[in-house]
Amino acid sequence: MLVNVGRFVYNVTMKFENESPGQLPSRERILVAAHALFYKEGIRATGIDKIIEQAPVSKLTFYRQYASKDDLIRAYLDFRHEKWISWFQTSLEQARGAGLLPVDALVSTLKDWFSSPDFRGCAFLNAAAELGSSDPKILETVRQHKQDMASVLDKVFEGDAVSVGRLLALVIDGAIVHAQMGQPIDEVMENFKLSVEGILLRSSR
Amino acid sequence: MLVNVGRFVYNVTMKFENESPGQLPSRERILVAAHALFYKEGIRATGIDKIIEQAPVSKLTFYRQYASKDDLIRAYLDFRHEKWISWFQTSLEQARGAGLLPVDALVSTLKDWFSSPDFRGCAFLNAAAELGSSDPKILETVRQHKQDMASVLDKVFEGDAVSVGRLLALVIDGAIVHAQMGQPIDEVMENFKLSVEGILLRSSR
DNA sequence: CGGCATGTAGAACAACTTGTCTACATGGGC
DNA sequence: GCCCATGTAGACAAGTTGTTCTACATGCCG
Repeated sequence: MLVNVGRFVYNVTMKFENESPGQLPSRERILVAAHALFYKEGIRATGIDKIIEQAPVSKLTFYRQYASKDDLIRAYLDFRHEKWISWFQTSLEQARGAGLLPVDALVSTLKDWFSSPDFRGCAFLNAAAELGSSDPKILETVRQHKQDMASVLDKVFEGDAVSVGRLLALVIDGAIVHAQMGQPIDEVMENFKLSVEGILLRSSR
Repeated sequence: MLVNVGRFVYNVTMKFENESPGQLPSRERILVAAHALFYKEGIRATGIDKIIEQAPVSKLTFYRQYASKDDLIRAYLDFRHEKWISWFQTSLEQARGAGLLPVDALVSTLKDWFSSPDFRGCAFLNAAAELGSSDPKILETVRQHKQDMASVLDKVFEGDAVSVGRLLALVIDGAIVHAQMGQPIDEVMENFKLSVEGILLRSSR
């Protein structure tokens, strides 16, 4: 399943693809390269030189498009947010459309993500761990991301208790970090499903 | 409440204290300084120079005690593990001894931690986010830490279903990252408690 | 044609990193 | 009295970082 966000195309496992990579304008080629490297290697671990090499783009072009690395980091997080939320919502809707219960749609969506070969956790939680101490504005960005995730969940689970989204977000983030640390995905998904069922049980009393 | 780990003393909020800081041998002064800086500012963001300045210790002394920064990072994680698990267990036992239910003992313990002024999430999850991509051995360390946390939980909740520890670990880690991103602690604790109650409800069927 | 936006390649820079090394001081054990 | 572990202060090498800059090429628009 391919999903469009702006002029980009990506698939259900959050892996990047676009029809004609070489033809993207330089600003967006930089963004795509930065996304791949920031997410895979970490933001601090990724130098400008690696980004311009992979874009590929010259150093001058880079600094004509982004005022600084910080500027690019902000663009990266904005981009990732738009992309991830859109994928998450689409994947949930599609699973629901196929007849799955909300719980199972969520389990299926997350399992797909966790199983993708380049999964390395939540880009926002990672950014908070890497940069949250030096730049508190990052934390606000992360909260906004999770707030939007909770809103998507509220729609999918709207038959249940009000605002179960925030509760689910808590367990989802737990599952994300457990998958990231290399816990067997089947175990994570089993624990996750049991937790969600418990939450729904408890919330509907 | 003060807790002893080796020759160190720390209080319930995980803040460092020891009776005579200036008299610790240099190796342990370095470790204490590294712990404070690595946890607060991040591992990559902390240079050797800052550590030796805060220890305080000369650069030669530092490299006579630790072969490299990587060596110190390993010592930091070992130290943190011992310290944190011991604090966690002691705090839970004490809350249980005061008559609290397992759930409430857990809520109380975590709330204390999250409320401490220098709380910045789980040192191990942060290390995984910062270094997990370049050094997969870190992930093994993180898993071991969470495994030991789950074992402590299994003892406290042993009246309940078998191995509820792994389930609780999932929700705890969700609560940790939510507190770290600056979500209001009362909200986090409320969501956390509801989730745990749901899990116990679901597990005991 | 001329001008200008847009691109490349890469030198240069200042600041910082980890790690090594020299030179010197102190204090306890034999 | 001498040795040696242990300490300090700090210069230094070698590399990386983010950022600026020069010099040059290309192609589109009026």
